[in-house]
Amino acid sequence: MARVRAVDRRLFLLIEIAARRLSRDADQRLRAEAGVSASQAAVLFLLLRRGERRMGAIGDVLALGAPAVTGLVTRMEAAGLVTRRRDAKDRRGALVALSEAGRRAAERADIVLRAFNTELDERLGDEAADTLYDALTRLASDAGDPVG
Amino acid sequence: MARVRAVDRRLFLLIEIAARRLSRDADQRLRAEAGVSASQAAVLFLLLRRGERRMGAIGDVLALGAPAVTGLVTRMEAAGLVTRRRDAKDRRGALVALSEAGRRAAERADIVLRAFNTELDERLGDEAADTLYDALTRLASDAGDPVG
DNA sequence: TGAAACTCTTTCACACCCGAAGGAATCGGG
DNA sequence: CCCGATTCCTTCGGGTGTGAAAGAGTTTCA
Repeated sequence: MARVRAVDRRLFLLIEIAARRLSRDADQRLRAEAGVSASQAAVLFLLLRRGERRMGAIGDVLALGAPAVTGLVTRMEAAGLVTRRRDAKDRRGALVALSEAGRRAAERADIVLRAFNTELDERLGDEAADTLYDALTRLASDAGDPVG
Repeated sequence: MARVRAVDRRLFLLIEIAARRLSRDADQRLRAEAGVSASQAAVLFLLLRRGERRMGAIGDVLALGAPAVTGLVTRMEAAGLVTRRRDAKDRRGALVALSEAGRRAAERADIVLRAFNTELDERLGDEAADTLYDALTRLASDAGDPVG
C-alpha cells in the first residue's frame, strides 16, 4: 500500500499501474491457456458477439487508433485467427471476421477471462466491483462526447 | 455507453479501455505543457518526492519490469531529465536522480496532472472517486502479497 | 462531369512494455 | 578464501500503442 501512495493521489497514474498489473497477469494466462494475447482476446470477443466488423468499428469499441487496429488484425490474420476482406459496399473499408480457429480461441479465452474476472470480483467485493465498473464505464466513454 | 457494453462485463478489458483513453489524453497534455510523456512524468514524480532511487525501486513502485525501467531512464537521461550513476555501496545498482531540468519539468507536469485529476474527480463525483481510488489501490497492490 | 472535400485504412518512425537470456557484483556456506 | 547461488541491470527480439502523412475510394457540389 505504501508503494502506491508513493505516486500520490493521482488517479490517472493509479489506473495505469493497476491496468499494467492486471494486463500482465491476464495476458500470461491467456497466452498459456488460449494461445492469444490480451489485446487479441478483446478483438475475438467483439467479433464473437457482434460478428464481422470493420477496422474502424473495432477501434471505436476498444478505444484504439487506426494504426493499432491495422497491426493487431495483421498479426491475427497471420496467426489464422481472423480473415480480412474488402467491403464490397464501400471498398475503402476492410471487413474482419472470425475464422474457425478464431472462434475456438475466443471460447477458450472466454473461460480464462471469466475466471479472472470472478477472482477480481471476489478480491474487491460485490459493492466495490459494481462501483468500479460504473466509474470505469464513465471514464471509458468519450470525455468530450457524453454518450449517456 | 453502448460501445463499452459491447465487450461485456469483463472488468479487466474495461480497465484497459479506460486506462488507454485517460493515458492518451494525459500524455498529450503533458507533452504539450511539460514536454514529457506520461511514463516519464511518473518517474519524475517519484524522484521529486522520494529523491534519488535505484532502477529496481522505480520498477517496484510503478509496476514496471526491469527492461522497461532501463529503456525509460535511458531516454530520460538522453533528454537531460535525469542522471544515472553507479551505486558506490553496491556497484551492481544504478542510482537515478533528477537533474535541474528534470525538477522543473516535474513541477510543470505536476500542475498539468493536478488539473487533470481534478477534472476526473468532478466527472466522477467525490464518492465514486474515493471508491475508485480504494479499489484501484487494492488492484495495484501485489495480488499474491496483500500488503494491507 | 469533374475537382475538391471527406472517410477509411495503411505506412512510417518512434515510444513503451514484456519474457528470456546474459554479464557484473555481491553474498553465503564450505 | 572461494565457488555456487543470488541480485541487479542490460540486451535482445517482438507485441502493442501513438501522431503524422500518404494512398485509395466515396461523396459533394458547382
